[in-house]
Amino acid sequence: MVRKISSAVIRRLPKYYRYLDELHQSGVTRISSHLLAQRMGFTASKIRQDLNCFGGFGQQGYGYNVDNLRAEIGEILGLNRSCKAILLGAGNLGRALINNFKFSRCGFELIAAFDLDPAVVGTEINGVPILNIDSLDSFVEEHHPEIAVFTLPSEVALEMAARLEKLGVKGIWNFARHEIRPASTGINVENVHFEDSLMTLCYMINDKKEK
Amino acid sequence: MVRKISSAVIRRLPKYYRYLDELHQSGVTRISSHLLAQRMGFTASKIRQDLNCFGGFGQQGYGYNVDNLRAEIGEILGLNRSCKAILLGAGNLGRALINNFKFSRCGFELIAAFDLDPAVVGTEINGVPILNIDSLDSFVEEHHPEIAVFTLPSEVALEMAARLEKLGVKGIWNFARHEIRPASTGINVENVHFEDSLMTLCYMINDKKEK
DNA sequence: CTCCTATTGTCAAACATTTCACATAGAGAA
DNA sequence: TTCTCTATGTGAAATGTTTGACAATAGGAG
Repeated sequence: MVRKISSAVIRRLPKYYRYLDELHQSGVTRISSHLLAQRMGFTASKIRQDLNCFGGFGQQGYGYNVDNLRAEIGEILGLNRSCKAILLGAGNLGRALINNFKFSRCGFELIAAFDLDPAVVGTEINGVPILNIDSLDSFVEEHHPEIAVFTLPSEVALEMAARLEKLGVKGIWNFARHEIRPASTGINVENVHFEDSLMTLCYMINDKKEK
Repeated sequence: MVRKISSAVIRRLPKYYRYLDELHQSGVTRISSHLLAQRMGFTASKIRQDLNCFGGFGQQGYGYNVDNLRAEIGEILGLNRSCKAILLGAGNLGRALINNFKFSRCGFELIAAFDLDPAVVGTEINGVPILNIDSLDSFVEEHHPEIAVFTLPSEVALEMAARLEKLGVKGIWNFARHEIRPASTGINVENVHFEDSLMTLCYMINDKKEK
């Protein structure tokens, strides 16, 4: 019987990983739920509850072994599998990701980007070849990337998602303005909404002002 | 008696705004909670419950007036106040935001960016002047921007947040790897975590694969 | 080896969010 | 105007998440 892990817990795993990694970097080898809670701004109880979804990683009277816990969470997230990723839309944001974002830290390897601007097609950015969007289908059929990063214009995002789903792509990391909702359960979508995020901040500062 | 609005509701407001804007663009003037729910992938009940936190915007037997509801939500979010924003760190991501992101849509106006690279300081990107980080304090004291966008190296994010808080900045839109937790209740932070988001997607595709 | 202390794993209570169900108000047709 | 039907607003139930409390277990001191 595999108990379903709640999405609230899943969304916290990367944070745990990040903080544990940081502790690891600074040479800390053990940590109690209480201390970790203090650092992360959670309650100790929540942390213990979360970690227990996956098994008893801790030891009573001792706490958690930082390296071990970090490795376990990395394993749960699947960060060590180095899945292939492609990127669609080598505009400003796309190029920023190609140049700076550490895909490998998140379990991916960026193998190619696609665009239709002749000025960039055929070039390479940070070791990643920029290919013509026309060659997308054949490329995907040959290399079977697991996910696609959408840094393309909103208007084409939906049809592109459908196209990639047919080609067997498993996930979309979507930066386009309009969110993509998976048509079937076959594809996973993670939307990153800059506007939503900034609007929320707008609400927060205006809300405070009124008081 | 002002009832506290739950943060789950607040986080959905930008989505409502986005969908209503879209409906508005396509000339739709009225919408029922049921139809909107279908579009957004929510339940009709949730939508009615959410909107009712702020007052009865709908009419029985008719539904909601698209323009009116959009305006009301915009008002609640504070999108029409055009608060001033500055950006710290004109690297790849910073420049991508300066060039492409529609701050005005989210209720802000980007008035300046700061960096320490002499190659960009003194130039202008998309009409936004890039200033030397040394002039930050005096600039903030003179122009009183409401928020700062953090597209700077993680290492300096925390100290910079403290510095800006002292200067009276009300909010931080943080893209740095390490999240910023507000030291006091005086400043609001909205963290955008690319890595967390992609790791979550990593989990999702690996999770599906096992079945 | 024994005791004391720290800290987990876990159950239950508190709290938050979502869904359901339906009375009721208004729109629109005749 | 009157009737019917649609769709809201809302209280209550169901579900999901977080917190609190504590028994039990292992570490480490003496």
